[in-house]
Amino acid sequence: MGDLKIYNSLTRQKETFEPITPGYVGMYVCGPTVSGESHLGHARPYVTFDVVYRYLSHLGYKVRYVRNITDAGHFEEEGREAEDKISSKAVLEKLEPMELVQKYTNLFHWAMRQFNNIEPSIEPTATGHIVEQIEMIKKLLAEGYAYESNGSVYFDVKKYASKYDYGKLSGRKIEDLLETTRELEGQEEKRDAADFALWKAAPPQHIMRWQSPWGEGFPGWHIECSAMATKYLGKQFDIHGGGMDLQFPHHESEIAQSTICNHTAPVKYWMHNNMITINGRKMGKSYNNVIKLTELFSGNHPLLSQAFHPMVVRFFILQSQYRSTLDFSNEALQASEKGLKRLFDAYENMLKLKERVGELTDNAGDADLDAKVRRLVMELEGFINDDFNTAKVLANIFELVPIINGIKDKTVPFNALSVDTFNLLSAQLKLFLLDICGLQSVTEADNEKLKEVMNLLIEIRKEARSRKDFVTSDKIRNQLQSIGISLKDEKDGTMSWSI
RNA sequence: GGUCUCGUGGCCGAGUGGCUAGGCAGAGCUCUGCAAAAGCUCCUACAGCGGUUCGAAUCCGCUCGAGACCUCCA
Repeated sequence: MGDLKIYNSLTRQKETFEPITPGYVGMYVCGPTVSGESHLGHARPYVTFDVVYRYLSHLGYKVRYVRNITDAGHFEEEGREAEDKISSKAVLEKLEPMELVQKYTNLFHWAMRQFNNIEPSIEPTATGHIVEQIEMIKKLLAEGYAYESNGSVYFDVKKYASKYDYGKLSGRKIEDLLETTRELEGQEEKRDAADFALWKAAPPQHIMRWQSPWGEGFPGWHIECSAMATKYLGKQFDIHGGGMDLQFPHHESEIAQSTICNHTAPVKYWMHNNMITINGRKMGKSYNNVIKLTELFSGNHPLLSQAFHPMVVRFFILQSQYRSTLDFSNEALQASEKGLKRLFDAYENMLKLKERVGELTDNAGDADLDAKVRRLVMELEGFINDDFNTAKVLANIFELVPIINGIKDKTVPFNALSVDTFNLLSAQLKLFLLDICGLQSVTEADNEKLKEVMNLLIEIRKEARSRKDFVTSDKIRNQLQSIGISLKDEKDGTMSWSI
């Protein structure tokens, strides 16, 4: 068994994964901001790190997977006007931020289930950790790396940079950062433009606010992740994941805060997934080109030619390497839809063959084919170990498809494979397809009554065909097709169907 | 403007020095009452120009093009 190699954004190279505490892995992934609906772009990190979680668990590590819910900040919802926040209205008329947060958290969880993502071990909320964040800010003040200004607290980047490498993660030079001037609100409160907020004093109309030693306010943009990661994973933990767009300033700032508070760099392996693009451009709020997950699953969006099943989207994501951009298009999703179906048809064929495994012996009837199957299967582990290259894993499995289908169609004799090889094949396909990649068949043909009705129709059709009554047999098949059920005549005279 | 990344066949997308990635689409064939599916075969690309090398999609340089980050952003 080879070693797992992970591309570490911090060192810009692939490194052999060695957990800080043998047998255990701490992993933190930046979760959603629940002020709105998740879109296709958000799906990528959650699917990517779900596979990371699944694989590390498979390797036998006890993984604590922490993914936060950002539910603190400046919250508004479209359609509910800003005036709602003003206190002259009755309580039930006003925008209640927690109501919003609850709504979008529920929707997020629903989407994660659609993707077959395993839920994290801990899913901490920012609002539930205000105390921890305040404590951390106090510590930063005590260490002399933060300062208060008009009820807000800022991190002193210049001071930090004089001793530590601010910009190491994102490849930035501190001089450039200090030169870059930005026209932002509250800039004059900062000693330096590069400083970032740890605590912000809340203006009167701000709806989310907490009492702090510096007055009423709310936490800054980066502190929640540092506080919660430290609390649940310790001062040093193994993996921190998130989108590439978070590398700077979010993750860079996390490193700075944690380093000062905990007197050690927080993360051993930084992992960043690349963006999903649309027409070559990043999908994002500011570009106005997002496709929400609810729209994607329903097909209800002007850019969509049809609805796409969540499993198709998962498969689409896993067909690329997570560090490459992935370009959305209807054609690309349709290709994934067909590919996924072909893959799972073959997988189900393999399961049927498994029932006949008793026919096999220790001898392979076709040594070359047997060797090819073994090679394709044995290579899978190396691919997943190479920085989670699910694209290569799936490509190899696709090469196994014609072999499995050939056996099923009897153009290849079953006993071409030895019993060992077949068992290896079936075990590894289940492991990689279902357990590690987390894929499932799209067909939901598990309704018992429907099955019985279909069996009845198949019986009638078989009778009609035996009488050469093709009018009746075609009618059954064509009408089923029109309601979305495909009936196929197999080579051995049986019929199969799929939705 | 600064920093960085990328440019692969009709589309998506692996791949970092030598061997057909893979998927989808397309063409032909086989099977079949027909259809669908499946199997077999074909389509063999690496932005351009130089350079390094026995050999480059892969390394170096330049040119062109696209994008990301520098601001909330997966």
